[in-house]
Amino acid sequence: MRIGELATKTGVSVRALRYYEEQGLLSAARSSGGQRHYLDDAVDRVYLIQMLYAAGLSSRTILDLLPCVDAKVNTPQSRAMLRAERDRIDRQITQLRQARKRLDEVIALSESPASGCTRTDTNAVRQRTTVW
Amino acid sequence: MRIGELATKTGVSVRALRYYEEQGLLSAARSSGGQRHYLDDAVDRVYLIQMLYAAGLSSRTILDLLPCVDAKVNTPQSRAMLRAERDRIDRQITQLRQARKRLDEVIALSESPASGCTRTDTNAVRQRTTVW
DNA sequence: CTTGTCCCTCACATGAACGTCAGGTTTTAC
DNA sequence: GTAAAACCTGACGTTCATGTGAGGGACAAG
Repeated sequence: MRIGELATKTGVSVRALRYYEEQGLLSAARSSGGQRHYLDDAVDRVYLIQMLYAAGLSSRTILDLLPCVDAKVNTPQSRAMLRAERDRIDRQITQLRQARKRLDEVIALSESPASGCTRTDTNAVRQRTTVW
Repeated sequence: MRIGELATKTGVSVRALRYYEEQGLLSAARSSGGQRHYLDDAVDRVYLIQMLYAAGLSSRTILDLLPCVDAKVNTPQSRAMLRAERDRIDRQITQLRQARKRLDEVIALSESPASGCTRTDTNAVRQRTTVW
């Protein structure tokens, strides 16, 4: 599989895939002409990388974690790192939950009949069209 | 309260506070000499801003949300935006949970006795000191 | 053998939320 | 009234994961 196909399959840009390789996160064989060729499992690897990026990990951290995921490294240090990242994600979830709660409160207030939403609606929409 | 005190109280840098003002998120009165003066409730406002930043919202989005939080704007559009952001946070939490689950699996594997962790430990630590 | 499509390597650009330094003013404390 | 501390406005620097050409090979189809 060449880079364009991998990009299509994963929904990740070609540029991003090259960047992953540059960061040491994704390896590829090269054809005689220098073009990258990937195995089928590269798709899953890309998904994993994306998942970890989405979890707020940096390239560097992912680079450190991947050997553990591949079960190639298993030391007290690596296990501590895994737990540290997991705890970071935990804290991030807690923060997100707080923010969601805050938004829910605002939503509840804005949707309660007492906030006079209907009257506010029609007026505000007419008067502030450009804002929204 | 001047900017330095607000920075100390909130743990946010002076530069960040000026940035918030530049983005329209935080307002301040000015002394005759041009220095910013904040009311006590600015502390809570800064905490709120930080919370929303932590939830992954951009300055622009926060700028749009704040009037709703302050209950100054309440239109169908604004309520839709609130719900949209809430749902975005929801999806982000889901993603984070997936990533955490994945890490937990790796952790479980690396800590299971079957992975031969003790032998791997001592060897790996001695052989790969520079890596870690 | 050519054409079109895909791919290559630089290498500079981008956006967000600040950090940091310069050069100058204001406020506070003695 | 003077010096230190805090503050002001630019304005350029930083980090990260890409976007975006430029200029030039690689490869399948006809």
